[in-house]
Amino acid sequence: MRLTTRGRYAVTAMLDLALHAQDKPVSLAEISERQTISLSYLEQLFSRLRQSGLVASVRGPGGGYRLVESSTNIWVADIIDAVNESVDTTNCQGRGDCQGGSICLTHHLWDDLSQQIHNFLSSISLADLVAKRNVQDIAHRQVTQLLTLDE
Amino acid sequence: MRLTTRGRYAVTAMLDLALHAQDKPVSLAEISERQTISLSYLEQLFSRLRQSGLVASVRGPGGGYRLVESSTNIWVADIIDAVNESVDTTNCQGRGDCQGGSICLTHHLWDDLSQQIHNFLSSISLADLVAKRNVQDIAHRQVTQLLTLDE
DNA sequence: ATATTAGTTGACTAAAATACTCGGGTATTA
DNA sequence: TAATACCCGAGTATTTTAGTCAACTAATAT
Repeated sequence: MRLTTRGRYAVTAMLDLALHAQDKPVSLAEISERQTISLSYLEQLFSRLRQSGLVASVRGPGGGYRLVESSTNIWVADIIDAVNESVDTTNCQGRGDCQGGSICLTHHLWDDLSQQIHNFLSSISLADLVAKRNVQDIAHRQVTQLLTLDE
Repeated sequence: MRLTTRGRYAVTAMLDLALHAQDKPVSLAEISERQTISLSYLEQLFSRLRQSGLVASVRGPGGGYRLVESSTNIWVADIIDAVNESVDTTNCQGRGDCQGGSICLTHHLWDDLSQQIHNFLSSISLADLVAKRNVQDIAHRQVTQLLTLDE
């Protein structure tokens, strides 16, 4: 398993999108500024998110990205899958050929663990995260910080 | 979080030790053969396991390693900790300074996930794994395979 | 005593993955 | 037609992993 910056950034950016989704699309430049993630890196991530059908893009001035579905239907696990991070903890990608074609001594343990992690991340939607008080607080802080810097 | 070959090998090797622990210590050469893990790499792993107090060594001919405690008191999470793999999925090692000194938008999510994983791995002892039917089957296969090769 | 076994340690290295950057595109709108 | 913003592929520095190697020490059997 790897759960690294890539997956974390992807979820963070998608949550930012869900939080600031009004009538018009949200540009990567905005997300980059609010979440302090480099624009180039975001472009890379959103390329994958778009190919997975989680977001749609609008080009040209005033353009940006929007969620394809309601945030109640987007699960954290989907986002992590989309950016090619695996939640699988086996050494054999679940194939069961971890020890010279056969199964290794601890295969089932890692298989069970992978299942646990997947279940957990599949039980949380973007809407769930948006509804959390601490998330709202942090989002508020991020916006006011930027306003202060503008002055 | 990273759960890689290092942690998996460590748990596998410890399970092998628990399975073959009779009156005399188990040498790394035996574990290396049964689990197809390089001897040098095992030495590195057991150095950490010993420093963490999970195993004790017996030097000289007939020597090897033995578990310090009963396998009912050794948890998978302990083993992974011992070889310096972290089950923490936050970007900030739980410190909460993930976005320029403050907390990032998804910190609590990763914190919750880390807790889930830790709880799971802390609920499984080596003895639990030894008792599993599939583990016994695999261990049996590994031994008979080696006997066949000897002929 | 001495040879052998087996753990102990630290340095070193190849390969892979990550976390990016950069540069030039294309579509859309004002 | 200029500006905005997405699109995409190539490249790269850094880090981590996975593993090797060599020299050493302790214990035991002969």
